[in-house]
Amino acid sequence: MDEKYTFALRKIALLGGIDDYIAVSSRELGDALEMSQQSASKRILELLEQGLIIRDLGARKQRIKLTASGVDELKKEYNEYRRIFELTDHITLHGAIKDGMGEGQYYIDQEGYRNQFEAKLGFRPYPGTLNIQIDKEDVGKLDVIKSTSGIPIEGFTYGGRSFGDVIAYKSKIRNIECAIVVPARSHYVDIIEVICHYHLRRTLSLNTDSRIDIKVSL
Amino acid sequence: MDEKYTFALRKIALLGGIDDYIAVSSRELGDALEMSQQSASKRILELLEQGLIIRDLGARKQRIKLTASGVDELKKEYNEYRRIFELTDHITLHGAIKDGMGEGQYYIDQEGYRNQFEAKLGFRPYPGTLNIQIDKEDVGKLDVIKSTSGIPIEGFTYGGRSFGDVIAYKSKIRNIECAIVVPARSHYVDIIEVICHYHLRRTLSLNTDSRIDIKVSL
DNA sequence: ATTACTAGTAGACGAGTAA
DNA sequence: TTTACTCGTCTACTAGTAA
Repeated sequence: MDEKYTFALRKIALLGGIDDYIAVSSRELGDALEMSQQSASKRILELLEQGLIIRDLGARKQRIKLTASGVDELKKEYNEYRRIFELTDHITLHGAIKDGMGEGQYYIDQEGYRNQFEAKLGFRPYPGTLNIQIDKEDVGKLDVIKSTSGIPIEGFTYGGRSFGDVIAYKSKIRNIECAIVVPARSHYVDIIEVICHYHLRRTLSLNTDSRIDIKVSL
Repeated sequence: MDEKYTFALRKIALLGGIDDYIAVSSRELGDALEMSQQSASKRILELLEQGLIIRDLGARKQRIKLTASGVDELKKEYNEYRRIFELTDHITLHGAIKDGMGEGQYYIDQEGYRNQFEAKLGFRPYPGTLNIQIDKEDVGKLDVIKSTSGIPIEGFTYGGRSFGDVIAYKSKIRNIECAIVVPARSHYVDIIEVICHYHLRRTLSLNTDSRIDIKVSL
């Protein structure tokens, strides 16, 4: 991905083209990019060709908008900046305790996972997970965490059922060692599952909807 | 500032050249920038000429490091990304209550400020301020807040003393209307002063070092 | 007003090479 | 090995202009 394309995408995003179509003439975009109308027009065609933006070429003025892959390119660059400016050796996520539906417990209880947790994390997890709903403004941090390596936990098959690869990230809640566990191939979620040697809910006297901070090591 | 320079600065920062000198040959930088050794060498000379990096040209390998103005250029771009991805209509700052030294109260008590607070914020502040020490990982958000307009409060002279311009930003702590107040020409600080119609410490039963979140409107 | 073609040009790049 | 010069090429830009 050439830098000039992300530069253009960023300026379009700043003009509001990330949530919605915006009406921007090639001249206006040229002003934003400090280049001529002709070059801006060419840039738009290039972005279109690469599927980074989509366009609605109306009668008077074109309307453009970033595509999902255009937004992804920007996020990549954004995460580089986070790595530069935010990351020391951990990221703090803010959120609230939520009730799980027991599926976390079902997975964690599998010996195929438990043995690896013990070997790679240094503690045998209490059966069941603590579910934290991450604040909307912090969900982006999950991308940054996922862009780091983490501790890979291999999937396995047991009783005709297959359990996929997951990734664990060592974490701390009020100085208690724990880890967050996410599926290796996961979609967007705002609830994370925390495993710990202790029963965190009891140990820390947490209730549903209690506010909580978790420090994820990188 | 041409995009190609911030691109190079960013890659140097990712290699660690933001805190310390790093040993990077022009070939290595060329790899990072996806360009030839020759072009990378030229890019380094250009960055040096613009005062964006400094170099220690050793016998075997050069060592380079971003200058303060190089870091500023990166921060500008970082703040653009924050505006794109983080900002809805508010920023949440996380921090802890600290004891002030009474100087906040002295300023806020000035009628020259109080009248403007009442007119522009819609409440008459309780005498004295609540001091919040912002978490280290959130101090960068203050730059973003300062890059927005805020509510200007004009300075004045009273009793032979001059009181400078300050900027107020409407905020909320647990749904109570308040505002943070910063000097218009301020240096780096990690403690913010909060004014409110109520005595926040009493109303919310806060103690020194209590953890607190404040939502600043943009 | 728009968007976007063609043509001409400045400058960015890499190969070769010196120190 | 380094860094960084010169020089030829090629590409990314703008001006002019059409639709």
